[in-house]
Amino acid sequence: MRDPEATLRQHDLPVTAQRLAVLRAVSQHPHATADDLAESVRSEIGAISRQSVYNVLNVLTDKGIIRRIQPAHSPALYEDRVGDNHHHLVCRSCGKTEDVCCAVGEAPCLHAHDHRGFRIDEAEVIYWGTCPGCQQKTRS
Amino acid sequence: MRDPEATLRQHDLPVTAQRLAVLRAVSQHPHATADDLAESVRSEIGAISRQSVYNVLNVLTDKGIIRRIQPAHSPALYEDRVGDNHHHLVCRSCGKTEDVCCAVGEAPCLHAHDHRGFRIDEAEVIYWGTCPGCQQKTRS
DNA sequence: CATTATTTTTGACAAAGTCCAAATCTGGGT
DNA sequence: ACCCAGATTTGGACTTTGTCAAAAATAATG
Repeated sequence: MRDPEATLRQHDLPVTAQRLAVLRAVSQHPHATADDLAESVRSEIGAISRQSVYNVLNVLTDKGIIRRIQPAHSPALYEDRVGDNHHHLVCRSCGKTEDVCCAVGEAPCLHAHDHRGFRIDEAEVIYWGTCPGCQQKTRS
Repeated sequence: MRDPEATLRQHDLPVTAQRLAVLRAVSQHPHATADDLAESVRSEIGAISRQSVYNVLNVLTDKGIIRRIQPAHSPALYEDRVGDNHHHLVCRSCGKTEDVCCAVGEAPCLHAHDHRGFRIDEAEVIYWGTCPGCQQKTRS
C-alpha cells in the first residue's frame, strides 16, 4: 500500500489513527485474521478496541480497498491485493494460506455467465490441500 | 438417496432413527443448514437434540455420504450430491444457493496442480451473484 | 437375551462477530 | 484558531454456530 492516508481520502473516509494502523497492518500481514490485525495494531499505536478493528475492516472491505476471504473452519482473513482476480491455496491441516494466480487466465472463472438467471459478479476459488510442511509431518 | 438404511450399513454405521431421519432430511432439502435439518427431522420423528444433528452430519460428512459447503456469511449447508464435482451459485442478497455443473469440464479446477509444493486435493468454487428474484427487487 | 461399544442427550462452553449507547474525534466553515 | 455537526471509537452485552464432556439410552453381536 503506497499511501494509506491518500487511499482513505480518495474514498471519502475521514482519516483516523485506527484506520491508518489497520490499513498498514493488513498491508504488512497478508491473510491475517481480525485478531492478528488487532494485535499488530496494538503494538504499533498502543491500543484499539475489538469493535473498531471490525468497523475499519468492514468499511475498507465495503469500499473495495481490501479484500476479505473466508475459508471454511477459519475466521475471515484480509488482504491488500485487490482487483487482480487471484485465488487462494489453503492447507487443510495448518491453515497456511497462499495466493495463486488465476489458473485459467484472466477473470476466467466468470465464464459460468449468468447461469439460471443469476447475475454473477465473482467466482471465488479455494484450492484445498496439504502444505509442504504438513506433508512431512503426516508422512511419518 | 435410494436407501438410507443400506447406505449406513455399507459404511459400518449403526442404524439409528436419528441418522435415518437426518439423511432423509438432507436428501429432501438440499442446501439446508443444520438448524433447518433439525426442524425438518423434528417434524418427522418428533425430537432430536441439536448435538445429535451435528454428530450425524459430521459422521456422514466424514464418511463422504453427504457434502458440507460453507459459503461466507452463512452457516454450513449440506447436500446429498457427492462425487460429481459440481459447484455452487450463491445469491449475495438472499443466500439462495444452486448447483452448477463444473464450468470448465471434468475436475478441471484441480489444474492448479501442486502449486508451491502443496498437494492439492480439491478446488472449491463459489459463484457469487444476484438471483433473479433479488434483481427485480433491486431494480426499482 | 445379556454384553459392550456406540449414540444420544443435556448443559456448559468457545469463537467470531454484531448491536447499541455514550464518549470522542475529524473535517469544514467562520 | 475555534466550533459544530456528523462520523468514529469504545465498552459491554448479546447472538450465532458449533464443540466438549459426562451420563443415560440404544444397537449389534454372540
